[in-house]
Amino acid sequence: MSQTVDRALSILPLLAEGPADLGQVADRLGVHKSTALRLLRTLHEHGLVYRQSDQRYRLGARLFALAQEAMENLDIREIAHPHLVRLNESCGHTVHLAVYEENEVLYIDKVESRYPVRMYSRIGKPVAITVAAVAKLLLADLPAAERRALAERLDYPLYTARSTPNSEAFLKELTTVREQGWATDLGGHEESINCVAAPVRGADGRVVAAMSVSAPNVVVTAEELLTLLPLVRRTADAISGEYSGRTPVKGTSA
Amino acid sequence: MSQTVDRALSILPLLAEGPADLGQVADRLGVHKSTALRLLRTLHEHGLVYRQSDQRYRLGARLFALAQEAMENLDIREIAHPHLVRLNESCGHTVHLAVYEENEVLYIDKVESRYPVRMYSRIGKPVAITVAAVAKLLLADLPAAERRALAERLDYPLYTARSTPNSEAFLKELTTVREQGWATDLGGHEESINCVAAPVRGADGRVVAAMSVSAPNVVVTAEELLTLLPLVRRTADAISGEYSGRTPVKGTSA
DNA sequence: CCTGGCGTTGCGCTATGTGCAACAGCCATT
DNA sequence: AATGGCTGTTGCACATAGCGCAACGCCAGG
Repeated sequence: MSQTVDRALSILPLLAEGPADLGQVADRLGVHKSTALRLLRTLHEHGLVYRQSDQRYRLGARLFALAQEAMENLDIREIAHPHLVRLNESCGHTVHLAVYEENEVLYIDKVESRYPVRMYSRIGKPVAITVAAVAKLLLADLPAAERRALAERLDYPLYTARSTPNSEAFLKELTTVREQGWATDLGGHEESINCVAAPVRGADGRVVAAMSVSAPNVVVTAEELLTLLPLVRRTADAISGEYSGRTPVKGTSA
Repeated sequence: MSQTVDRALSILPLLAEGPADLGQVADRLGVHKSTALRLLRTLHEHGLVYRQSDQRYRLGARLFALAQEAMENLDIREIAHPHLVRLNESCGHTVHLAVYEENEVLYIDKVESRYPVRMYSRIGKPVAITVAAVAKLLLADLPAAERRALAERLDYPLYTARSTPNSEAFLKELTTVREQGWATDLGGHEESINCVAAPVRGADGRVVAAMSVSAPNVVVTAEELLTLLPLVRRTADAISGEYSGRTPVKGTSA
């Protein structure tokens, strides 16, 4: 829509692949060097791009700060966090919270066993969307048409023998998940890791997030992990309740 | 330099504070709604901005992906990682790698004790620049003028009684650190946490990164931690050597 | 000393982004 | 139901703001 901005923003993914000098950027954008220079300068002023000692450009630190801030301010995350911690305390395993956005599923919170410090692993890195339990829940709630379209569009990497092999299997799994209201990933991503997940719903009943408990089967078997399902669902429901606005959700005063 | 891009990018920090609707964005940018709309649309197309169900705009998932990718591609990080892991294996404590960039210090890698999985904690969140051992090393290497200017500009929050209280103390500490070639943080950030850090240098001798080992003093006393200093320095030197280009650093073929 | 490759600057042209004003949906009020 | 106010959205005419060009400065290699 806006040519200049469009060009400028196209530089970011380009630099994400690795550092590049002015000429390379100009070439790949298909614009004159002087134009690329002005765009890069503007990006630089905003800290999104950094000029390293060899004069080449890299993505800048501000990008991390922005991503971090954005993450902190997600309302679901804020509401869910204490619940995740509590769940972690009572079962000891790793707890994840994830959302769906624009064809991608990403973790927005994680509480690791034994470590009270919250830490963000793999944030932004596309989650294994075809196998992760949380992804199944999030996608299962999409309108049928969109779900179909997305399923067709996806790749189905075979992480393990139990990975979802193709779109038919995936759509079928999504239907099951949709009906039962919870999901699992039993060794579909990493051979030895199992997960159980439950959805967090907004006031309108739509799934806004999904949470899961993961554990390696050297610690607990898949059957034992499934024992936790009621607890996971109760936690998810508690978050849903709070998110829907029953409880006094802080002062939203300006 | 480029007005349009400048305006568009100004939207990002604005949204980082929290979701906003079109009117708010337009107001805070000081432009017409239609202009703001076009900018937001362009940002949206690039996935940097997301439109949530209530029509308000938020920062988008692509931002996280970019930050993540950028992180992965840092050459120092790539080179250093195996060294960090080895150090972690031999001492068992948390190991950090950090860089300085444009008035900020940020962690770019971390290996946590007992967990082989690498995870990025606090990435992008400004490190406690006035007390962290790695920050001292990175700032100590700046040209004197820049160091002075930066020190004056900083805030000196008193995290603990041992935090650096003001710019004079900080500059003095930096001088010491500069001379001795290593740094510590003994409870300056969190009462019970100590760190020892050593610099990673490029071919020209300038400090390009800094690494540290941290441990709570319930596990090891500060004195015991200092015992590790030679090991930390040796590791940092090994990384420096590799980074300066002595060893065959993979194929950089396109 | 010259040549080639880089980043940088100034400039004139017109494509590009701008603000306006009118439109369209959506809710709450009456 | 109809009204008014609030959003977000569209089309258009104007001139500003961004564009490519060409010339310059700089450094490294021959």
